[in-house]
Amino acid sequence: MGRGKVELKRIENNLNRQVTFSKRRNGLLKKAFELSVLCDAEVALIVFSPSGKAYQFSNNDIDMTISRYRSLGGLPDLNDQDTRGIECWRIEVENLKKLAVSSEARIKHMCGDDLASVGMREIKQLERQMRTGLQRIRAQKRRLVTDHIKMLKKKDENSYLQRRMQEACKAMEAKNLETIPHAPSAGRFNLN
Amino acid sequence: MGRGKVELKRIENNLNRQVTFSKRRNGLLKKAFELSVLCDAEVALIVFSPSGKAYQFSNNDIDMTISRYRSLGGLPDLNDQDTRGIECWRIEVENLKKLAVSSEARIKHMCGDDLASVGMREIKQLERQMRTGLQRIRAQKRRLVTDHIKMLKKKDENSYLQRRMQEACKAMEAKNLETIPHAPSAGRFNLN
DNA sequence: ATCTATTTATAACA
DNA sequence: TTGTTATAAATAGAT
Repeated sequence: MGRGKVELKRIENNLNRQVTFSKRRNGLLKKAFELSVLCDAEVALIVFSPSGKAYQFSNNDIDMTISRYRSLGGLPDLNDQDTRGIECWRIEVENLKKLAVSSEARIKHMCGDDLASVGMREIKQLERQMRTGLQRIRAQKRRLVTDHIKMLKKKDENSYLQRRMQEACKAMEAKNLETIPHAPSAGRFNLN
Repeated sequence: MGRGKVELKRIENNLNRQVTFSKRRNGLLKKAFELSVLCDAEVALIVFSPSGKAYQFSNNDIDMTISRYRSLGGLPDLNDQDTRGIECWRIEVENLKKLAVSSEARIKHMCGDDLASVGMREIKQLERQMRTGLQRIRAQKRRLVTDHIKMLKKKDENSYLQRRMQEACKAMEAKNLETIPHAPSAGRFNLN
């Protein structure tokens, strides 16, 4: 691609080779990235220029991808234990991811989204689940409301009692005003 | 490049994604090869398909290229690098587990379970979600039922047509029985 | 897998 | 290195 066709052999002109390296390296990295995104693939790419400079792309952790490749190829440069441990974790991550995907799908379905792929049997089951779920949720809501009202009543009662008590206090104070003042006045009398 | 521009995100259609993976993987491997030849570069490329199949290109020994990369990365010691990789995974596992727990809780709540810890505001929100979800699910169910009925009608129509045709055939045969037998008798006459 | 209309990548040039 | 442009290559969608 370009002004002229180029044959597949080492470019002898030094400058041209460098320019071509730079451009094609970018192109290759871009395409590796695109593949990883478009197709959900795991890609690891390492390039060394002839002058020894390194370039790299990987969508996941490159070491992880390399060990995954090694574990398949049977070329573990890590000790066996590590490799097995890593492989084991990779599997756990994969399982968790799958679980996450299916949970998300379930939630979406329950919210009424993405139902196109759901068959009759499943949708009936889904409807039943939703019905009972909704019933229970409403029951719980009623319970909460009832509790709330009870609490309010209790509060009300309390404030009623408090009022009664305040009234009682006032009454007592009033009584005190009737009976006690004589003594202090005597006191005042004493002071003057 | 192609009949239509494609946006950089995971291709959702499963078949398309597989086809595109196959094509672009080939393209990527080819370009990696061309770069290595044209520019005398050292290239190592590993690709895992989403289904877990591995593809690889390297002009030199891939393990050599990888160790060269590792040594440049300043982590020639496996120990340190492994530790980081493992730490990274541990974090990913933790996050995924958290996600799984919250998704599970959400689903349980929607099924009406474990509602004790849910407050009034949340339960109202939950009820609203469930109501709309159920509405949508019922709408989709009606759609499915309607489609099914349409299909049955079409089938019925077909079998009606078939019956009509069978009747027509029988009618013709009956007519043949009325008209043809005279000819064979004439033939028999000739043969005798 | 094969075919093309298009989109992309890039060789040559500036 | 960076940008432009004519052209080669890659590939998306259809078959």
